[in-house]
Amino acid sequence: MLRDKSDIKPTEAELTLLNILWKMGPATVRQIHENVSQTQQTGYTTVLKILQIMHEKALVIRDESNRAHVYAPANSEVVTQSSLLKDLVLKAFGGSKSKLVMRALDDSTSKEEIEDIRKLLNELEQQS
Amino acid sequence: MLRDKSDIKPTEAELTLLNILWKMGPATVRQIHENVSQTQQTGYTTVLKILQIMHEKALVIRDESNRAHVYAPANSEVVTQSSLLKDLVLKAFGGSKSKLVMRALDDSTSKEEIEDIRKLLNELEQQS
DNA sequence: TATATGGTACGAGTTTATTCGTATAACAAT
DNA sequence: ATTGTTATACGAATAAACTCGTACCATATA
Repeated sequence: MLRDKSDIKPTEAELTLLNILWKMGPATVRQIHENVSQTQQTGYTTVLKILQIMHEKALVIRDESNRAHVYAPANSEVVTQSSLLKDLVLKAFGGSKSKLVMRALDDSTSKEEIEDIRKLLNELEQQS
Repeated sequence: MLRDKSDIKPTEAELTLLNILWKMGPATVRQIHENVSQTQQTGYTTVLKILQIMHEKALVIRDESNRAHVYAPANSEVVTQSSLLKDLVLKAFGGSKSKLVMRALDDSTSKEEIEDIRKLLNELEQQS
């Protein structure tokens, strides 16, 4: 088993739709399809199908009280981002989170970003 | 097209084998299989096949001068990590690298890690 | 009521990833 | 030379992800 089956991380297509839902808030298939169509060429029923699969996987919840179901993310953007990061740390950084952080920081990092991260480090240190 | 086809990011199985190669250095299929077998149950020819596919994709190079081919990563661990990070930043952090970094840093970060990252921030600031 | 419109469900085709069995070649040792 | 061991190559089966056509149901409106 070279593939890891333990967790339920969204696939690429699913992540694309989650990003739209986080941005838009709860939305119908039509609204989501219109939004995704702005940047990508894809069919209405394709988006519908993926949302149905996401519903089975519990990646989204949906309100079926109206004819056009209204979809919403099951988890917040923050929770999902953390989960994806944890996965990447495990699979590509030998489990070391700080190794990942230090790899992410390179010479393209702006002064503002550096200052923001410094502030966060200070806050973290206060807590412990 | 909800899936991104632009770049050549290693699949999970491929990343598993790359991790072994980075750790071991150049190795034969048998050596790699023995290593992966320590933690995962998988067949010899499965490992062979994946390495052959990785060779087609240019994720590894191989020395065919001996009967047992010797495989080595085509790219360094650092380059691959950076590429995976870039991909994740794009797909889950709206392109914002510092957002990713700040999400990675949470209360589980140790004092040592915080200090290491501070040092790196200082170095980065000197350069620019 | 009949018809157009717009919604979900669902089956099936396509592609990519993973897995492994089998054929076959190379080499070593009898 | 024959036999056993250990390689690679390759085809095919399976699974997951993605895509879309078609059927069929709701509702609005002529």
